Amino acid sequence: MSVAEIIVDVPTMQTNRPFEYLIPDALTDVVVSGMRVEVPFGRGKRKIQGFVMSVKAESDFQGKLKPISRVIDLKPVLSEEMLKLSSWLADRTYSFQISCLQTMLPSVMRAKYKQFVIPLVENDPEVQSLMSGQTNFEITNQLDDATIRLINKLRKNQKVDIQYVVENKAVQVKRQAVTTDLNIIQLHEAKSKLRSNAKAQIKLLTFLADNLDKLPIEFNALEKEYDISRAAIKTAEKNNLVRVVEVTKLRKPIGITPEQTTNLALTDEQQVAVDEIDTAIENETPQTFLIEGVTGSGKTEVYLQTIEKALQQDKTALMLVPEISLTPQMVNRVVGRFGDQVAVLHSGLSNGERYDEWTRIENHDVKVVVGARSAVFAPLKKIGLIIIDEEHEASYKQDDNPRYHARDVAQWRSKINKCPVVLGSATPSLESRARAEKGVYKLIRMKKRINNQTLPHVQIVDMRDAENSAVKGDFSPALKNSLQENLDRHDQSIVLLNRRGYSSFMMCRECGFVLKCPNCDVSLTYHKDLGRMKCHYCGHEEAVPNICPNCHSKKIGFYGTGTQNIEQQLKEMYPQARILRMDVDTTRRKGAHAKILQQFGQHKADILLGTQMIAKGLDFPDVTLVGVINADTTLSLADFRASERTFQLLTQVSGRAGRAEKTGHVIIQTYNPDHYAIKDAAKQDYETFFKQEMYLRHQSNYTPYYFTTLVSVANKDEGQTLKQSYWLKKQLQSALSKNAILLGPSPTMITRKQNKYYYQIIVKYKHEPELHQRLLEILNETQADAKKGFTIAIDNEPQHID
DNA sequence: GAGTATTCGTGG
DNA sequence: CACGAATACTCG
Repeated sequence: MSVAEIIVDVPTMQTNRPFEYLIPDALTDVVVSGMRVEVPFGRGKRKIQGFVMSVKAESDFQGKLKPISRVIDLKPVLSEEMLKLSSWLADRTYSFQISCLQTMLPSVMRAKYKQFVIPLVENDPEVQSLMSGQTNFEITNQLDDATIRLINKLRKNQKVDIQYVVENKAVQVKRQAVTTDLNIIQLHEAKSKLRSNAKAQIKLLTFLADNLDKLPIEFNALEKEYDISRAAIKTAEKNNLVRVVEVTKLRKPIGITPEQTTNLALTDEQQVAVDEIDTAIENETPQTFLIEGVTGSGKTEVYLQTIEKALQQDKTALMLVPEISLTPQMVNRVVGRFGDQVAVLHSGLSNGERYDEWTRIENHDVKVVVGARSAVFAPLKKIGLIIIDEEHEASYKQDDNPRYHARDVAQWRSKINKCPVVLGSATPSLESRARAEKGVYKLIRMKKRINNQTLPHVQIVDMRDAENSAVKGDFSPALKNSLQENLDRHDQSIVLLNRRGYSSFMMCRECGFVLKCPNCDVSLTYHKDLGRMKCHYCGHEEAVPNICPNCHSKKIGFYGTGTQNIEQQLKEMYPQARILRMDVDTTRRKGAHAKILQQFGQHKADILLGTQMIAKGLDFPDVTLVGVINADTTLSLADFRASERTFQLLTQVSGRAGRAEKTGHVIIQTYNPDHYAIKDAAKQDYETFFKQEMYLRHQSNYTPYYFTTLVSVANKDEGQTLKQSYWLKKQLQSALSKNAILLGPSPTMITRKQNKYYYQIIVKYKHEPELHQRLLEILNETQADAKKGFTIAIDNEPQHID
């Protein structure tokens, strides 16, 4: 009997290794690597899901092996490439291999576990009272202590047993459909034998004869479109004229297929880019390209034409886009070019739809995948090209375990698939641009906008000026006037509020008391839709107080600038203007995001007001004014990427203005008008910004001059957290050379979240061969404490430090 | 993560 | 000492 090495679905340090299981004779040749199976685990009768990593003839394990209970899949759900990737990913992100395997698959493929009580004896009063007439009793985590005690007691006395069920949530929608085994001659023959009053039967057979190529056809379609009833089908089935079969229908989230488009003419710069990438596709070179192209330089067309090249060579292509710019506009451009060869993976899909798209990719029904971060795990075979658009976006890094960066995964897959990776951005991340400088990536610059569009006129407004600081509210006279002019001209405007954190909070004018969350160290935010105060971190909610809880004065009121507040100000200034607000509150519902953008695109509003999310990749030709209320709120953060993020945001948002014939106007309000991030963004001058920022990163020993690893510690007790952090620092210190820099432990920006205290240590280093091993050891050693509410999180190359 | 073996703590 | 509760240990 052969043996399978299996990673079990138990996310702990001690089980983070393969376990060997016997493959029963009945399953020989059925069990192969990449499959999900059900296995017994532990002393009891517990059953769990596992992934087969490999199959081998013999085991060198001394003890007794248990057999695999059953297979969950008939064919592997993960390829050898993916299995290998999971090992690499687990190692790189310091996470459990099982978590990596799970993140590579649609969430419905995650097993669901259930437990049932089954009675072993009859006529026992206690058993009967528990079961209350039912044949099985599900154990849920809402059961009260008394019931759990009773179950344990009955089990000890062998009066009941517990049954474990591993459920597979991934189900395809099955529909009833009709087909026939008769050929066209037989059908006509059968039809002629029918009595003339059997109208429904005649209709059905006629339809079948005319549409043999469309079979099997769904009941629904027959009923709705051809008015053939279920009863008619059943009668025909009884007479052996047709057969009823079940078809699996894949939910297709792409609603209407847009009109087919063809390649656009390329500018010289675009042509150079396409040629370089094409050569790499053809020669199967795993080279990374960085396209640094100003907004409006036509990067998307370069992507589309290189994808085409990959398809021509019978290869597939993967294109990653930030979630936020995965708009219908964007999707339609790709689907318009490649039709139903495209699968789209985004957060708007239901779990079922996502699974079906995954299935289509797995079945090789599609050749091009467009999606956000997790689409980098799409089960494409023979990848010829991987594109990462807006490569600087922080959302490519997952912010909980496994903390992977899609760019790293893409580059790993590019080596296996022998294909190029294309990173594109108007404002590349410092590390990518620096790698291009060093020749690790191939730099392709696109400096000209297509159609020679002019860059928008950018005006920096110094809010410290007497004129501006005197105003009530958040709008400078310059911005106010420009908005008014735009309204008069019936042009559209965008107003951007930097960072959502600046929402309304409550403060007492008498004693300075700020209403805070009882569980987290943050002030509560007013939510207009709820009419209540709410915490962004734990969801705690409470009523709006009329008097100060501290000094009982009535002078407690709202402070700060939230989108709702700005919207109010806009409404007061321009009562006739139609305003659309886009923030976390108005986009919470699925599809709301796209709907707001669509409305704005159709001129159903004059002003679009929002946070970051409106800055990305949108193309509204009639927007001629962009106003940024507070350009520098991201600058004041302690994060080493603060300048980079501010520069990127301002450059991107300025690119929104005047993309068509009309010249755009951008007004940036700031208290730091001389800051290089703001000045360079106003000039859309990436290169100058890059040089300045590199200089500063060099001075302060940050990325890309140093690698960074962030280790954070959390515990319910602040004293304990500090103690653990210092222990941790000592542990790290002993593994590091003199050249490494250790910062902290210091409290995170929000020290307390959900009643846990957070401290962090930053490691900056160039070459520390022992660090990785030591971090793994630390994770191992602290595993025992994890159950006591003491947790360590390791973030390799963090996107932000807060 | 969960079942089981082991130690701990308390009331008799 | 007996018992249930908290803790440690282990899983193939």
